[in-house]
Amino acid sequence: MEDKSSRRRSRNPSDRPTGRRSTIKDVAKEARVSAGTVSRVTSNNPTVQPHIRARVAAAVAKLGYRPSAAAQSMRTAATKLIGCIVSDFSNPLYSAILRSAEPVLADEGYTLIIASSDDRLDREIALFETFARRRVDGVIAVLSDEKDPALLQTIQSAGFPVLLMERDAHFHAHVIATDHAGGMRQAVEYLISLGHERIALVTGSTQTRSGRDRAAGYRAAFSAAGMPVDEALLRCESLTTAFAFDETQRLFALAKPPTAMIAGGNLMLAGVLRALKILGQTIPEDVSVISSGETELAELASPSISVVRWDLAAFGRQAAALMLGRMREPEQPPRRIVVPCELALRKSCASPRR
Amino acid sequence: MEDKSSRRRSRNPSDRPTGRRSTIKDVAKEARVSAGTVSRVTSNNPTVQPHIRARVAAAVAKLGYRPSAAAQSMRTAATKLIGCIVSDFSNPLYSAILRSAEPVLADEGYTLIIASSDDRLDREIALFETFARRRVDGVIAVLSDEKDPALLQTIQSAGFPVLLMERDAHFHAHVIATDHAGGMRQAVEYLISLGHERIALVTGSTQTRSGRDRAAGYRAAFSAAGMPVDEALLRCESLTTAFAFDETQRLFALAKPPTAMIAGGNLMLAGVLRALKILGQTIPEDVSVISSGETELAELASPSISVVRWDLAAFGRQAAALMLGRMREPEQPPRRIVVPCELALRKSCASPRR
DNA sequence: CTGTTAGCGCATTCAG
DNA sequence: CTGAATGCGCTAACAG
Repeated sequence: MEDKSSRRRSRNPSDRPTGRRSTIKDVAKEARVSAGTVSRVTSNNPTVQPHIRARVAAAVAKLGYRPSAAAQSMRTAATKLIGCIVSDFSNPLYSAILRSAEPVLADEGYTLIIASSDDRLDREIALFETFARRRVDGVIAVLSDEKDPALLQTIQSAGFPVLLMERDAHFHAHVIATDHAGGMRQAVEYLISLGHERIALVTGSTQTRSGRDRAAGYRAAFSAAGMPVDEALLRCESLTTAFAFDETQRLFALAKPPTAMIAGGNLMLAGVLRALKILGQTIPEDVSVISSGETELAELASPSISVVRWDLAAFGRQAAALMLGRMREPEQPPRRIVVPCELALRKSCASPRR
Repeated sequence: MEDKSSRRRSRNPSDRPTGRRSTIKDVAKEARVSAGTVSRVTSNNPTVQPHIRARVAAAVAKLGYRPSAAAQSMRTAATKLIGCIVSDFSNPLYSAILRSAEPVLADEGYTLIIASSDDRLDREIALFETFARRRVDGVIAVLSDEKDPALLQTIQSAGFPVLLMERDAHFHAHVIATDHAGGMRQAVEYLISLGHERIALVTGSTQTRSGRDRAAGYRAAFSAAGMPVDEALLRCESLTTAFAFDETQRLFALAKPPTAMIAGGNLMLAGVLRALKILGQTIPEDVSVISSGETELAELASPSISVVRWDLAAFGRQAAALMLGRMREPEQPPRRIVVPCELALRKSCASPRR
């Protein structure tokens, strides 16, 4: 025989009509107040009598009521969603930055939507479209192309504030970037001070700010030393491990190979080391190596690799702060933040052999 | 004198009343059809005359109309949002898995919300609450505690399908996990075959499936060899680099230190190597080392480190497929997928010294 | 095949 | 301080 009470409705906390979530009306009925009052309670509007508030809270708990974010955004025109676009979010550089941006944004009630573009323009455009449909409140992005018209047009028409990382903005947007020029210059000057003249740099395309800045820093160091740049040693095309691997091998096939190598991107050190291993080049006796971006590999390789590094956590936190500022005051003039670099010396550099 | 045409309304594509996004009604008016027809066009309903469809498409383009995802989910009760919870999104293990799950889900129109829990129960509960309010269609999670009642209660009441990674499910959920038991057993058997008896394992807590499985595999290998396990060499507490670093130092402070070490977690190898460096222990002469999880560090360290590895991309893809299956058929019985491991031998192991 | 109708769940007027 | 009424933008059901 069944328990009699089981026949009564609204007793068991989970007996709201199966499959149906409880709505603000259910709560209102349960608490014997109006929907408006429930809304005031859930949004912490202080103009509600304590005893009413308590009754509502009890009903909320009993029914397991959770306001629908969709319905809320519909009314308030804010989604509390931030879109993030990077080429590959499993790149430790980006995951670290977004990871430290996350809590800053979460504290203000924002949730992150994260997507990878594979550095493809069509994917980026599609992502901006998706984010536009989702009415995100803002987007943090690393663009593959700083001024493709179709992309720019999409961004403009999307209608939300954008924060660009490591890129120059060709439209109204805030920017946060690393001082790759300064970092690279330090690295090259150090190598020059050791006596190197043939210094190779493999890094990303100069179509993009980070590649451009690194190349500029490289040239600045040479020019300050009154030395000519051998263009054959500048390989600015891609930030991938594979590119670094290939180019390192090519560089050492040159009639006059480099005596020092700079990996201008966090993924590239692995490619350089792998190639050097195959080539039988010893660090630092045969070749000095500097990498851009701190990694466990750089720290724990033998010998440990000197790096140009910067504070990724601070980068992420500042990115978040910029985004918040921009969302609060959409009309504020574009801001540019540059995160400084330092050169951390380890065991991978020495004077070149005769 | 101004261009006369600028006075006409609805000419410039971006002249919809400033600040207001165009809605389905605007498009309907522009295309001289009803809102319903616009909806049919945007949702690719084939029952629309080609010429009408074209007119609507033109209006959509002209006004830059993008259907509001919020309004859509309000009607359809589907958000096409997948929530992801991991302890730390910047852990390469998780970012790699989610990264390969992403395109599979995106192909079906899903977008990922990614959040880190810092392995804190309260954060996990808060994230499930957030996801519930956002009405995500499903959640992929790595839980810090497999059976905390408050957490389980929250998950149950949240009302969306959950896919657990690397954990056992104490509720109705699909599970995907790595065969850490098998992998660890292979590793230990290999070390035993080299003559090792004192083999240390540092890994995560046995409160959690992955830690439990690794410990079980370790024991299984010893037991198969008819050898006793020295409990002092089993350190199952945390998956962090710091823990690995500390415990390695402690292990070598033992009266009878281990002759082989296994780092049971992808972050741990760095801690072990760092400690070994400080201790002046040489690999593999003084101590053999095996790590769980492929990393660049393992591959490029000197000597290169043997690892237990598995296919992270496949893991991610299968996770996505499981999630999709579960969302399509919410009532389907729980499924368990186990991803196999292999032992990749490199230069970090040798027979112990006398 | 297309227009009309009726909410989805909520926050915000406006009265009282 | 609280209740009732309204509409955010959209899709599905129903007529025509």
